[in-house]
Amino acid sequence: MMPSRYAPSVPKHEPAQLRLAVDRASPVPLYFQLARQLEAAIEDGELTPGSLLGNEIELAASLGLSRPTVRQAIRSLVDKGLLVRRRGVGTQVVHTGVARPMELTSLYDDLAAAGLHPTTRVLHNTRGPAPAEVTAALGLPESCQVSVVHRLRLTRGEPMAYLRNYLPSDLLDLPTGELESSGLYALMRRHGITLHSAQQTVGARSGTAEECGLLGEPAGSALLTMRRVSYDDRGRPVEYGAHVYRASRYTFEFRLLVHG
Amino acid sequence: MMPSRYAPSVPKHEPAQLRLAVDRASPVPLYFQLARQLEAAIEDGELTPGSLLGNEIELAASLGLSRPTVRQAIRSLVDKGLLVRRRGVGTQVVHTGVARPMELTSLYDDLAAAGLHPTTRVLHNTRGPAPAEVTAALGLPESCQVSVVHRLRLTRGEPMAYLRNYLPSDLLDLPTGELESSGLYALMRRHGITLHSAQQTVGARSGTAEECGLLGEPAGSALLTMRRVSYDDRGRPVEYGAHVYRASRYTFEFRLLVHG
DNA sequence: CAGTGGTCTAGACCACTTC
DNA sequence: AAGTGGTCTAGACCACTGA
Repeated sequence: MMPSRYAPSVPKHEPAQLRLAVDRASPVPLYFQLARQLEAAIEDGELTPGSLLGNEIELAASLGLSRPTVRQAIRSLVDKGLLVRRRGVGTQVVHTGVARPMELTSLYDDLAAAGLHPTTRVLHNTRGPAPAEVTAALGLPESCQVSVVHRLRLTRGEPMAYLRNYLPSDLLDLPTGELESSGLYALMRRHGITLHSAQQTVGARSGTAEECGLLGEPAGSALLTMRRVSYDDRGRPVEYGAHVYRASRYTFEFRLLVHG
Repeated sequence: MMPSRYAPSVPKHEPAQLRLAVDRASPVPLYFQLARQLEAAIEDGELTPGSLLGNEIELAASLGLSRPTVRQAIRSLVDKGLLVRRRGVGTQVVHTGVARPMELTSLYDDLAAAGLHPTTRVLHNTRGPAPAEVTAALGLPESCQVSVVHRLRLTRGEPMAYLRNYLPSDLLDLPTGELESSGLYALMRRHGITLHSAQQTVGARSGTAEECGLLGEPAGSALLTMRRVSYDDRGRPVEYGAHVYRASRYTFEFRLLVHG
């Protein structure tokens, strides 16, 4: 039997109605404009977790874009972990309250972003022969000169981390003043070094008397350790760091995506 | 003046000569076949760090593929950090001896892959009300039933980690026998749960008497801690883990890529 | 079965780098 | 100026999902 009313049927999961539009006059790539708008819609809650995005073909048509361009936008958000695509089903907003993936950032920037007003005390800033641990990590010849920087990072006047960095000495100068007013990575960026990747090792151990003293922890406290080798966009190793953090005040958070 | 010899000029960075070929009869996607061959060439040293890959157009022509397909293969390797692309320059193999990015794997699989013959002792395997810490992490209603598993992970008979896991109790059964013969993630995968992402927090602290006793460490030793919430491909939280590792025997290693 | 994303093609124009 | 990757288009066919 036909129903007596002609109420329009509503799909179970109505694709969200969004005000999406791209500006073809803008120098910003179209796929990037779209990705940014979708990301904003997710963060603002206009696209609720679990909701379907509507299929790529229609989305492309409604925006006046080609399907590959729309796919490029969606792919970038899938890579970020904001969306999930399943063949035969559609594209959904991930249910999770999404946390940002761990990025290759400096501790200084992380703390500043969290509103913790980081400050830095430079304890050492010299050049000298590289320890074997450093030449091995950076792939430098033995008995090579490196810049050595020891810093204490504080938030609200409280010690947070003791940072020891080693850089090839011909790479750039490290004025103590600039090291205290910003982070090491910001300084490197200003000198045209663009970081590309880093290899990190995180562990724990009891602090030495010196470390605990600097950090204001009781002797022998458990500390969080991190060693990092950073590489620039040409793949050259540009920095080795061996850092200790007050475990009572600091943890590493990050998000992992399955390597699909 | 013209040179008197007609020796053919050789580009500075001759694109590496590789035996690449795709099999169009294979069900494996063409871009994936190409990516795998390039990756193998890099690992085998046929493509040396810094060498140029040759431009996409020629590569596509020589393989009988379209340019977008070749780009998709190259992009997947750029995402893995094996290649770097620079406009106006070309595609280069990264100089770094590449380490694998940290993946969402189980400790069991990691240890097995390293040939360390992991074994597991299940200390607890029950269902009960979830602690507040767990309901909050998994987004479950309060006073909800969860499966609780406590395990001791050993390699060569030596304790390595003490693992506490909590799972929504309606998700699957956790037979003690299976937990001892494989990892938790393998067990979940066999039950159709496909992991998609995880949020992790890594820290350090002194171990409790119980923890140090189980791990065979002196009382009060520094331990490495990790909390993890895992999500499946629908974005549902499926597992919470609170683990402690012997810091003297275990570290986390991972690779970070700049979010370009 | 209809609808979805996954893969693939053969072009095009542009921006950037290097010489 | 020449060569590179970056972006974009308008189609096509296939594999998988779910009703």
